[in-house]
Amino acid sequence: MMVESASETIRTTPSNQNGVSSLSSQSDGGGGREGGSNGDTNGEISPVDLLHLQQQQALQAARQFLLQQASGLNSPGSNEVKQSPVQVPVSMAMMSPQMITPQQMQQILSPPQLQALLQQQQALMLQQQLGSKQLAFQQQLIQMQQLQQQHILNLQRQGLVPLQPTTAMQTLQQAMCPSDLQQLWKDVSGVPSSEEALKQAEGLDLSTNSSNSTSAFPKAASAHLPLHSLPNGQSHTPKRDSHEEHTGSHPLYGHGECKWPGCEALCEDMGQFIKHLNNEHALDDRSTAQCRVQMQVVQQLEIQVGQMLTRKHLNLASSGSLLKRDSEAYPEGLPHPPTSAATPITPLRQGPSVISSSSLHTHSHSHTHAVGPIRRRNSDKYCTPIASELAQNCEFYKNADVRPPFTYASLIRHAILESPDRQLTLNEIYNWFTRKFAYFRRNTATWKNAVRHNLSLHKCFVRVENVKGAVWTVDEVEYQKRRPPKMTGSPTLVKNMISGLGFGSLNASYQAALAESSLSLLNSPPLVTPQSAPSLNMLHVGHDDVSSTVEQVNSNGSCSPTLSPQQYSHPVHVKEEPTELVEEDSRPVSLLAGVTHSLPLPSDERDLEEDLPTEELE
DNA sequence: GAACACGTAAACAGCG
DNA sequence: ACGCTGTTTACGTGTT
Repeated sequence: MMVESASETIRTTPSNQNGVSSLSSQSDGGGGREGGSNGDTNGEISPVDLLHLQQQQALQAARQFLLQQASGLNSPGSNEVKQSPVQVPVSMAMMSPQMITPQQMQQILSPPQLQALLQQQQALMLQQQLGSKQLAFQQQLIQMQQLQQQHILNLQRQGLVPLQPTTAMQTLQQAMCPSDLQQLWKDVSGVPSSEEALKQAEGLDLSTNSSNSTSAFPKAASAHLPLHSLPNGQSHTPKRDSHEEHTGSHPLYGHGECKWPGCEALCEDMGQFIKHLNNEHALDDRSTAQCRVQMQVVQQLEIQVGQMLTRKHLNLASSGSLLKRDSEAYPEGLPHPPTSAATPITPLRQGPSVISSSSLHTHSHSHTHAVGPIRRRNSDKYCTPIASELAQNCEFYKNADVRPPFTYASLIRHAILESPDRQLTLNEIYNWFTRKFAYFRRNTATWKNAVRHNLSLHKCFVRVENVKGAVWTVDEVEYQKRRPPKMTGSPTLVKNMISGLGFGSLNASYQAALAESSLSLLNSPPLVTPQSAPSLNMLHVGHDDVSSTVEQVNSNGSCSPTLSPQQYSHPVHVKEEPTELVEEDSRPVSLLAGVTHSLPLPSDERDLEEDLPTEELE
């Protein structure tokens, strides 16, 4: 209070070591202790194998396509789902981290991204050890699906794609210009294009530059494939008459050079271009195959989207058996929110782990002053599947010096709820933090202070006098209450993550990791309610946030006895809060998350814990 | 721009 | 005196 002016000076004084270093420790901390070294070292062996895998996958894709084409069953335009026995290896998102150091990675990437990368690498390690590609491939497939979701979501939010989940890729094709499609392929697959893959597969000697796909789709595509839009947005039905080619404008010709992906041949005029086109880019088998591979990829993406949605549906159905969430939360006709492998459904208020744009900012380039690492608000708001997240990435956080994407409050809450008695002393909370997170093994003064601060500040943490001292418990009602009642899916977050932040400049692998992280946005609360915008099916991705918490609680609470609030009986005095009686709504549930619970919870207890009904009745 | 949430820093008090 | 615990205030930043 007396430090209003002093506070500024204090921040700059050397005495404020914690304050300053805590910020700088985001970068320099890695210099001190290499918390994430175990995961990072994995990256050293992965690049070559990844490339091999990628090449093999590309080869496989091309061969598969050619086989299908030879068998005559391929009709590129048909959008009917082909049940290919082999998944097209579109998941090539794992480009090698290459020369990036762990520290750099941490600065570039947010923890979930790093986590994604490390997971990928670990999965590949395991795969190598097992001598089987199956595992990694499946994981990549999942990640692929996640990336698809993210892209679709992104497009939807930009209004590019109507929302028909079962034909997501179909609409994608219709809505996107070829260059967008190719860019999508790049982004999604992590490889420059299927053309590149094909080059690798066939040993073609095309130019390696495929990055400038301004109007990248070959004419053969428009001739053979039902891609109607052109880069400039105009409708372009597959007419391939020479007339068009001589009119002076050609989708593949601009600024005096051929815009065939990877070509860039200089052509002084249209005639020369046409000549070049006929010579170099004739509609031969090769170019056709390229395009069809593209299409095949797109179709497979569609298939995967469908499978993913189906799987999601099943997951929801199974989890709904416990939580009775399925039918209520997802009206018929509405697709269920896709699930990422890393973010299983945690029904109540729990979104997936989302990287926060702010975190990315902070880690990447925001070295603003003493305001610490990041605000984890987003993660807290939308992606607090702490239980599942931690359960799945326990080892990661334990070993990697990466800040968990959760707020202190949610971490504390989780620590408390995870404890046998749902109560912890302050020191036990400390220990939980250090035990679970390598990140919290340093700068102890800072985060411990934050923990204490949070405990005191938030009403959801209830101090209970014990015989042995004081313990902290969680008032679940308050915890739910403290969320603002109305939250949306943070479209700005999506925008920031996808379009901004130098996203395009990132290596494909980082993009993949980023996308994987951001993909969890699909599990974030809907931008609009299904009622108000039923067309935004794909965007309805879960009533996971506070706004829906109450409703879900209402529908769930009475039907899931095992999830009812724990009976709390503790004869102790709580943190004094004069006005609390009024706010507690006179219901004796202020300590509902208290110490004693007699019901042994299932193994996935923590997932359920996250969903403790709060008996809010409005 | 205001309100809010969050993270961080810091002062302070009580206690062992 | 010291450290721990707990409370409180202040401030910067990001989000809504």
